[in-house]
Amino acid sequence: MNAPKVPLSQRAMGAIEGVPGALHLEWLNEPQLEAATNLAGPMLVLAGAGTGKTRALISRIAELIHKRAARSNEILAVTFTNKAAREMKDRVSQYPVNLAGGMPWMGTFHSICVKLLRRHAELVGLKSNFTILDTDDQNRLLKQLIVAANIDEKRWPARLLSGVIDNWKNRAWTPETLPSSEAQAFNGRGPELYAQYQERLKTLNACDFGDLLLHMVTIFQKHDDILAKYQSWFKYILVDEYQDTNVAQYLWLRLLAAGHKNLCCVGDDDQSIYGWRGAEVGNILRFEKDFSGAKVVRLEQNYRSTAHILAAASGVIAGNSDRLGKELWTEAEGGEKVRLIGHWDGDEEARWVGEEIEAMQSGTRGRAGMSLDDMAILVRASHQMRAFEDRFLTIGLPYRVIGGPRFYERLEIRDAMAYFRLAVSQDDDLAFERIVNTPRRGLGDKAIQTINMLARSNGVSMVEGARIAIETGAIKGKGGKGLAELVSNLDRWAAILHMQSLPELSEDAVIDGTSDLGLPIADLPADAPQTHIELAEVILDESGYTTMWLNDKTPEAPGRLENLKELVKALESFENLQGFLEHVSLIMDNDTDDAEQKVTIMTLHAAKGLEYPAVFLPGWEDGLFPSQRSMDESGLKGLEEERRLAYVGITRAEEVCTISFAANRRVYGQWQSQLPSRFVDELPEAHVEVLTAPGLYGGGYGGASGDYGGSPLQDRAARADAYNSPGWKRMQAQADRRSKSSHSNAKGLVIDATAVSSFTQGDRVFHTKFGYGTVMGIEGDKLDIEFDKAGAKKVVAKFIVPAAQAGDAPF
DNA sequence: CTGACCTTGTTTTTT
DNA sequence: ACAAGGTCAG
Repeated sequence: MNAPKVPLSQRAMGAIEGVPGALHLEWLNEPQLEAATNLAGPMLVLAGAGTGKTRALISRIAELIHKRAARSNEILAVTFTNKAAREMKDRVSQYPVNLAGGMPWMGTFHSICVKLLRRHAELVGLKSNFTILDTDDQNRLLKQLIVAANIDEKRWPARLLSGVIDNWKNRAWTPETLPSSEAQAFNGRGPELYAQYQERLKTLNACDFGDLLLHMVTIFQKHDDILAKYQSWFKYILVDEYQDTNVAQYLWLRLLAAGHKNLCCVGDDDQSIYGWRGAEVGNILRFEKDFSGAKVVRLEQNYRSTAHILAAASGVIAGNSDRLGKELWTEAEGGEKVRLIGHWDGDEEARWVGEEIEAMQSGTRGRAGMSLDDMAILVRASHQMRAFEDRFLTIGLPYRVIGGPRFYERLEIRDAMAYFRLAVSQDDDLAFERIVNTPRRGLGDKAIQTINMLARSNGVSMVEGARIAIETGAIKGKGGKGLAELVSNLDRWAAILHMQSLPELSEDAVIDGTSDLGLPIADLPADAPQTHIELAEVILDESGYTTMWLNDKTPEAPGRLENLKELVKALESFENLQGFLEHVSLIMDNDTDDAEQKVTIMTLHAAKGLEYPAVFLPGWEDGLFPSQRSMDESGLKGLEEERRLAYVGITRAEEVCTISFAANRRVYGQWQSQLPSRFVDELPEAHVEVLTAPGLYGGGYGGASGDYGGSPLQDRAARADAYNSPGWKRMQAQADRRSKSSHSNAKGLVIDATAVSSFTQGDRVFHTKFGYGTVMGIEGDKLDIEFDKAGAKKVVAKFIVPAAQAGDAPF
């Protein structure tokens, strides 16, 4: 096979990158050109994976500026991720167009809405310095409301309610406009709690993610003058990843574009993978109806992948109904088929991938060596990453995880941020509750309740409530002392912050002994921190927070201190604390562009929009991918979204795409036998090559599994390539039957009567990996078995044979 | 009020 | 398997 020496994408289009010149419109293909140059009126660009939609989009922006259709800052370009926005900004500023009119508005829906909402916050009962809550704050707030409403929080957890409310907000339903069909939500208490929640947010001067859009839609709907202003300001609107818009975003766009209708939406219905988050593929399907006379352009020439990869992806996605229908094609020839390999278990899969990556890196097998940066492992669920991380750590293979536990979601970072938030605004009750007893100040539930009561009955914030508690002696002793110290610290930090932000007022303030916020500054030290960075250090120091971790003996303490240092360092790129806090609430990604070459591990969702020469797609097993939960919750619709996810995964690959699955995997700490994903069956055979992992199954490894209790021979048999094994076709036939019948079965669980009926509780059985055992229980098509050596496992019945057949000695 | 122990749910996916 | 939350003794 002739692996191309230059990645396909570069062969076909890369020249553009290097050559400065005019607008490069001549480098666009016919439909791309159409998308970039038909400037007026509504346009829908249906762009398949790897067809150069970003190029078309950027060229369109350049063309708008070049043709003086609008000043550059009258163009609005909306993306879904910060990464996409950043990339767009970079590429636009590299284009040789006159940006004297200012940068176009480019950002995510959310970041653009924050900008707008800060200007008009009072119209929805907020101050312009409102804070943005993250999901954790949101849940804690909801929990308080649930408990206050006398609802059993165990049965009706805050997470559930937050999901319900998010959904409503995605549909642009306010408590006032909530349709009666929703009355029964959350045990009938949803609507009332939603209203309470929104009220509470107002008093906290805060909003959640959904509010950013919802409030702007509300403002646009209720204030014609404001809407008109923005309608005439934003002369051209472009939207990337349009298939991911939810109803609120759709309304927002429709309102803004209602006047001139210069709305260009780029999307791919086959890559809609955020339905669970409220995205409506319907938005893309109804575009032509809503904007009559819309031009529709299809980008179908793929510049990214080999023909085999493209064909495999097309074969899989063909299983979906309700597609707008595109036929991707490529001029590329040759290339490797999609590679498929079965493994015994997840650990072995990780081991094989590790070795394969090393092999690709050193460039054996007639293929040129590849950089680790050119390889990615794309998983369905983040817990799959662990096996790879473990394995790569042991063999010393450098990797980076994208979208793992996010930096700003870490405990210590959130604590530190809570302190910063309180320095900025003492009204932030959620932040106060978070740190009031961190580090320990002897303030438990009871003290917090007292403070809360005092705050409520006086209609003030909790910090004020704490003040009252100290003055009235409601909280005394150790806790009282700690609380008094905290409050005076908060005051001092606020005063310092205030002096930093308003230096011109500080003289007056010094004269009458208070800042104009009425905060005492008399005891400010002469060497008060001059910058927000110093202030941040002082806060972490004086609060005792740093000390707390210094004294902590747990193994993760040093790492946490590191993270705190990193947090302070991150402040350097911001002018002040406020700006930083806003950044953090919106930019939740932690891209680390380090120089070292590394393999990338990430979820399929995170991979959308990216491409790699070599892509590994592990864990293609029914229940894991497609995810059982997705199918249970959304049935066929869920399955189709999973299939789109598979399509996204395959189309990330430029040259080599390797799909794998394992027969056994640990789920919730228990071994479970797995069946290959139904998507494996959907791969067109002509474009798939089945691998057998030479050198791994052969000599040398037989002993590694000796402790499973199976004979070496049986072990070898189990390790033989599952795809070519005699049982494969039969297994596939069974899997097919399962998947077909499970569509009508809400649980997706089908009882394989023949398999199960042959066992009853107490039977002695044999399994190739776990050896002999006794059946303890039967659940659907799975058996609970207590294995003699391997302990309790859940195993699909078809992998079990009666012990007598395997030659088990009777007891 | 704190810390040790036990129970429980968790593994989709993210602005 | 593991983390987060709850329970209970000091």
